[in-house]
Amino acid sequence: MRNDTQASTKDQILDIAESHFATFGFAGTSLRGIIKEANVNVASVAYHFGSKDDLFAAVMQRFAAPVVEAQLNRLSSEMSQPNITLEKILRAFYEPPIQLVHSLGAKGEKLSLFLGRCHSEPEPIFSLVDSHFASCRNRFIDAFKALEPDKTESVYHWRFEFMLSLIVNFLTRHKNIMQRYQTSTDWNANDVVDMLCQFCLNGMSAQQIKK
Amino acid sequence: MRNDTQASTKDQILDIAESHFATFGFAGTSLRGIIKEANVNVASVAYHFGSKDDLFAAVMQRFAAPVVEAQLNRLSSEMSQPNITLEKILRAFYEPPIQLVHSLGAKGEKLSLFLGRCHSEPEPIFSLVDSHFASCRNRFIDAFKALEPDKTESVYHWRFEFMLSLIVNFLTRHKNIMQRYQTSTDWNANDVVDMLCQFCLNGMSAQQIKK
DNA sequence: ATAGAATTCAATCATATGATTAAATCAATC
DNA sequence: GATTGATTTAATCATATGATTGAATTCTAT
Repeated sequence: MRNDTQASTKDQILDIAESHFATFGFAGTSLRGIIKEANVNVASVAYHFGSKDDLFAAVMQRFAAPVVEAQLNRLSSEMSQPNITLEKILRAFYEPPIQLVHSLGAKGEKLSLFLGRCHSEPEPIFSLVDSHFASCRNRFIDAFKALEPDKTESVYHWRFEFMLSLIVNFLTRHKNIMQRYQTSTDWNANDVVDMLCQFCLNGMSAQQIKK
Repeated sequence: MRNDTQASTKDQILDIAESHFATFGFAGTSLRGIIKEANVNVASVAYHFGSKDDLFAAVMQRFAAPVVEAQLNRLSSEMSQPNITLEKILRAFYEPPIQLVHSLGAKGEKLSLFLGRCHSEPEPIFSLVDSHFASCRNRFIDAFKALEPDKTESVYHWRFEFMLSLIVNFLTRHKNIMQRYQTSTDWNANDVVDMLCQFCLNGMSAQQIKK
């Protein structure tokens, strides 16, 4: 341990790596860039994590995993209630990541970018990301199916994709977007969740009408 | 000119470059990889385009520009009609890229990936991409405003972002998604436009209710 | 205090990368 | 068929990259 106010080498690397992956993408991030900003030695990365791929996986595991877990817990508790609705499913999906990101302040903005951008990484990173979110996808698709069983399979899948794309877009771009129509980039977590839920809920009701 | 059946060096580079940028992203694409698959010399890239950045810009210009132009033409002709509706604006946005991509077959799938992925490129590519789509964004935001003038500025901006995120998600991921619920990855352009329009139209009506 | 484990360090490897140069080849024109 | 301009080629530069090594240092338990 270096000293009390400084994070451990491992955490320091994770923090900066997350920031760089979020800002530059996986391919655009170099270990050199990370270790320079983190003030650690290149070999520390290999020692603590292994390869660059392993480092990315560690960053994923550190933050994405808890988010998915929170979403699934919320979904489970909602589904065990008798009066389940589409809106409750949507809130179970949107609230955990939005509230976590918002609660972390400046650090959360980096996490936000990372969470958003990891969904559009090229292979082989995409498969890694997908493996982290596959259980989440499957469970939410099952929830859509359980709530309204008489639709074609494709409807459930596209519901999930549309729901996902809205939050990915928000996480990746909200800062840019808000700068276009107001000076501040502050936002309220509840308002954002409401906005996403309302849009998605009504969008899904369109599918109910059509087929 | 090499021979009659083979594309010119310049077009050959553009084709393969588009494919590689689509598959690996900008940072993940190497000029070596492109020129190897295109069977041309490295210096040809510099000769015809300049730098790697310039090559990306040329690929953007070649396909993104016509799509934006088609969207804006559609929007203009719709806006000049007396009975303009939200749905007509949405169709003006969705139909040109979807129909173009679909009409090109296997080549269109590459274009689809490229069009989708370029929207989530890190800087400095993002700024280049944004400059190509800025006019499109502004004009569609203006259309939303003209149709329903009494909303807060943020509503129009988020409408555009949600509209955009749905098609970006479709372009980037439709192949993966469809493989999950059916064996074929064929799709019908009209059905997709309908799906996107219906979801988006109803989603936007939610904003009308709230504010 | 010290032995042993854990961690950090400087140095180096092999390769990949974007870019550039000057010579060679091709195509059109006279 | 020689001239001229456009295009392609092989070779090379300077640098960046992910990874690894073995020695030095720090930490921990005794």
